[in-house]
Amino acid sequence: MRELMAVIKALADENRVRILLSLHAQELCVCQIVELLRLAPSTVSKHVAILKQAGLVSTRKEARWVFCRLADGDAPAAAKEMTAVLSRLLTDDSQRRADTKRLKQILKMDRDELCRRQNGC
Amino acid sequence: MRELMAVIKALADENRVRILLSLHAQELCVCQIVELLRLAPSTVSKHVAILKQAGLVSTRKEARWVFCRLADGDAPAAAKEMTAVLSRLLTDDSQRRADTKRLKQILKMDRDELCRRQNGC
DNA sequence: TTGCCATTTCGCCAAATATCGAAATGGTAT
DNA sequence: ATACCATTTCGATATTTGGCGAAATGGCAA
Repeated sequence: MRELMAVIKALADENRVRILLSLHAQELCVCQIVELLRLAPSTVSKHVAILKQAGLVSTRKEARWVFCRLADGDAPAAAKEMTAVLSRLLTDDSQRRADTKRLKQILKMDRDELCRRQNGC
Repeated sequence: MRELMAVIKALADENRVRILLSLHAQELCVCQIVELLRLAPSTVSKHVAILKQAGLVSTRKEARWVFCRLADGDAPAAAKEMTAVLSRLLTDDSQRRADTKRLKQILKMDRDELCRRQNGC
């Protein structure tokens, strides 16, 4: 129960659901998620931490960046199950489609440029 | 998305999840749920309203009582899907078992007596 | 070592939420 | 009609949560 509640609470925020969905196609670094959601880096960092805590997402460091991806095999059953259900229920969601489209643009941008802009302002 | 978020938020509270699970075997009147969760009637009423709003639960009036049951056929897809997943993931949950057991006792009690006690104190 | 810089942590604020008790509601039964 | 009484609504309060900016962190690269 405790475990499942952590998963549900992690998903009880639209921005975190958007993060989860955007990770279906490929992994993303934090600065790319910042760009997608247009939130402060510290805010996104917290959201990712909550998703990680719930076992929905895992991360790896590469150079200066932290990359996020959907949790794999050893994720708790609740996390895997809910990830699958969410993706299924939101297959044709307009917000999801918009995010997917915007993500294509973001992935074309230079990550250095992206980070500089986020830090610079 | 809006619809799904309503469902997830409705489930992002352990007491509401317990209500949902307890309705799998049979319908319950509000005073029986009050007894199960040991919360104030007004609090339970609000929880039920939230579950109803999300399409997870529906209610009917009979005499002085309001009976709650799981939403049926015309419930939104997200609600049906999540109800099924929750039940599956929590099949062997200890809290759920404890609630099921206690519920057996509560169902044996006289509803008039139950309500009198809840109102009387 | 030293500096750089993406990310995280911290401290704060505003908004949302869970809970309660008191008062309102509305259907039953007298 | 009237009174009763389970439930709901309302108002208040305490806790949690989402958000930001500033400062800390920690890994690369010079």
